[in-house]
Amino acid sequence: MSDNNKPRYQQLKDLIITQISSGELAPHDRVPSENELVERMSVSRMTANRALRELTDEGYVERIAGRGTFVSDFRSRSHMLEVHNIADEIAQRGHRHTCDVLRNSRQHARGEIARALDVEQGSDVFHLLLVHFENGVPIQVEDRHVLARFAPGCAETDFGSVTPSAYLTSIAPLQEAEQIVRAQLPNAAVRRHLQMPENEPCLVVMRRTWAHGRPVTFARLHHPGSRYELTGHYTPPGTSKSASGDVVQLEKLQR
Amino acid sequence: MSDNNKPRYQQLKDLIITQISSGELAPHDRVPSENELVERMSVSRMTANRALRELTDEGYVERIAGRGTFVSDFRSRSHMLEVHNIADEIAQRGHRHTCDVLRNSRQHARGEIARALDVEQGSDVFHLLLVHFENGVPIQVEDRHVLARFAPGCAETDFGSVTPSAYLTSIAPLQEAEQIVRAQLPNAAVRRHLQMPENEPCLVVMRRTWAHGRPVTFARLHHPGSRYELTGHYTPPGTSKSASGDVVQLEKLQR
DNA sequence: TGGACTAGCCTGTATATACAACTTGACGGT
DNA sequence: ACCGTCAAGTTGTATATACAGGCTAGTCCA
Repeated sequence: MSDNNKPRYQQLKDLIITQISSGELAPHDRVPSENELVERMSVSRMTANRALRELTDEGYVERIAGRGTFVSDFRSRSHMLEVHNIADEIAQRGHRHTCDVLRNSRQHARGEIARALDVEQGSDVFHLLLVHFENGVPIQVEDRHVLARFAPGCAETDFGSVTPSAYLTSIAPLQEAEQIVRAQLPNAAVRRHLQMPENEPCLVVMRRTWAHGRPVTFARLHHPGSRYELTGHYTPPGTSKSASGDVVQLEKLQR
Repeated sequence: MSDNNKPRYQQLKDLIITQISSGELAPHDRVPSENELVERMSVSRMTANRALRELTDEGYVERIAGRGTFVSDFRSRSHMLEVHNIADEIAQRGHRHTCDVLRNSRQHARGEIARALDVEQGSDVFHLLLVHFENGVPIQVEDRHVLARFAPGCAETDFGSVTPSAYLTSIAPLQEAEQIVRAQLPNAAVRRHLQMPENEPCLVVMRRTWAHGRPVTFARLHHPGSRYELTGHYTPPGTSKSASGDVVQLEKLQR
């Protein structure tokens, strides 16, 4: 992993990323300053500077001249790949978010779920089934499975007030995401939950999210096609000193 | 734009980006080497190195030790935001791509089209209507409008052999993209073109693409929900020396 | 007590220098 | 004619040094 023939700035980056991923360095924690790295790691200040600067570009840390370098908050990093916490999104539109918890139980992973999470059949997972409302109108059915060993206290969490996204980003740094978007007619149960008329299609998002180097959660999100759309925006990096900020942003908007 | 109080490495970057965007530097052209920048721009080599290195990270140029620095090919840059040229995608799956050109005409932009392209009502645009096939099966209806003044030779282009994506990336560096994804039932014409059964939904992608700092093309892409899905993948930057490469990637896969 | 100032740390940038590894082309010997 | 070697140019990395500017805490003075 941390080979000795890799460049020294890369070794520094790997070291710090490892400490962040393992939780040794938590969000808002102070990262060693350039001069501290110079002394403790026996590198020049420019090398330490490059390592920390690239970690800044990549979103791992934030730097404030005169104060120091601090670990980024997961929540501000992962909204890029978490497709915004739906509660935050709704709040951002000035609307009211509510949520019905239809199910929160411990189960054994079977078939598609076990394959998606890359575990053996029968492994312990939590199964969540939620319906999200915007101003009382159903807008998303969230059918989510989470690896049990990475989700302590999942059964005790009240997902009526804390969305699974917020819960997950609070317990682990989300590293990678993969999603598939489909247009599908819903089955009867989903259609009932979303109060959809017959023959209206759903926008279905299936998303796997990685943490600690392995998939930890798999979600199927159903949205009524007439009330929801997915928007994506891409701006190239480096324009106007990365003032535009976000690399990629996926958000759902009400039509 | 290129303020004098900006850092010198940023001034270098802006200068080169401007030359690339204006076409003064075309893909595969050689960019001044670090030592040439040192002489001509009166900076130190480390400053020139930082400018070129960051341009590399941002995808504008590619560097080869021993040879030099070269402008990236738009096509390899824009596939991130162009959602892969559909012909390339199909070819990548080892399948055969064909295309029917239903329409290629010059028109006056009206209503939604004029608003999307940010031009006055009645401005000149090209209107393309194509159906893409994979192994003879219809897989996408492409309904595209392009600003006429940015698309010389559009009317003479044979879009049966060159997809609009390939054509557009060849005439301008695509800088920005915005897309909206919906699940919708198709109208009769689209359903006929895609040979879809009744009540099957479409996955609809509406995409605006920017070049030269303004929207230049607006496309509505209809796909049969039972045959197509959109997959997105996100990997954090900087892991394993950016070996994974792509920042964000959206591609369509056949189910 | 309160406010101004300063010393010390921090990041941000810029320069000069050095060495390693790679590519290309030219030169020269067999 | 062919092959090996070498020189020049290029990127990639690492170091030492320097100055500017932001932030904080403590000190000193009124």
